[in-house]
Amino acid sequence: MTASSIKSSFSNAATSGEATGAACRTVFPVRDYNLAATLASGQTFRWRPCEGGWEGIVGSRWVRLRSGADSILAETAAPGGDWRWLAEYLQVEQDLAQVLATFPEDEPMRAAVAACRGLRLLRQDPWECLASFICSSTKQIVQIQQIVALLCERFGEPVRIPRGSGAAFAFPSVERIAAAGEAELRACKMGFRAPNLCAAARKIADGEIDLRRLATRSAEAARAELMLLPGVGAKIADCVLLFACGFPAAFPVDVWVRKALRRLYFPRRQVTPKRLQEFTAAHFGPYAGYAQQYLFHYARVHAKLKK
DNA sequence: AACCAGGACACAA
DNA sequence: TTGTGTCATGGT
Repeated sequence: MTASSIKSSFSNAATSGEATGAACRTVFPVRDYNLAATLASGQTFRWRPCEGGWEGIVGSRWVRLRSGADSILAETAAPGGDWRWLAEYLQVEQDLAQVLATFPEDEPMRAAVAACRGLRLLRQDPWECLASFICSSTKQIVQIQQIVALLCERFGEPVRIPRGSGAAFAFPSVERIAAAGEAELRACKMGFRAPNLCAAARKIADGEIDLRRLATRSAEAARAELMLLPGVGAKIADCVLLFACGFPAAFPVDVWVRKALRRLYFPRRQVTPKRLQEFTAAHFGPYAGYAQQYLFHYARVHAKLKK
């Protein structure tokens, strides 16, 4: 499907949602899209399950998503006919089969893909992604979700919600976080990560780094620039490149992916970090980041890999 | 009750 | 280059 057909087919689809109170809804035709796995796979932290679907905030909009047969049903609280922002966020135009075809043909990769059909990568807002992952270090996903929720409740602007829903807030702006004190941030249970988030927000607010420009640069340059921010090392920089800046070859290696790589590709062999880095850079191809997400999921759901 | 979590960093060897 | 301690907090 082309970008222009997306625009036209989704821009006229708005109807009223009497039953749910949602003001606006549409349908995205998609194939091989595992919504639950995608929204709960640790790349984003603001979605929570509701009856038969998921509720979350994208930018400054409340959204409810539901899986249909070869489709995703979407509802928002605010009227408006243009759905490109959500099509972009969900990456509904991404042909997953084309991505999977670039993966190496080895047994570990086959097993990881088979374990989670339809797992996708989203295209997130760079600041929300960066800030969330600054808070993520040595935290479990449920804790990251709680930290991000507290940040939004305390510093985010309220967003329009459908009747019957609880209050919802946008992710706080760079300026609002930059203005917050370290103590206020610590109160969101982020511990030693608070000064990093605070200082990173100030650098961005001061214009030292332009997050929106990262996508226009080379992956190497964007990565180096991200790593100038306090609390941002190779792993978190790669997360932002992959989840927000559109660099599908970025390959964040966290404890789970490291376990999976060692266990699946280097059984009973000592592998130095450098060697592992060289392997991932050479082995997984132009969509290595997608491969990484499958390995991450695979490692987390298969107890044999947990060790 | 220990152990660990989508790490980064300074520092030693 | 690779290893180690430290940082806060809470889940399992």
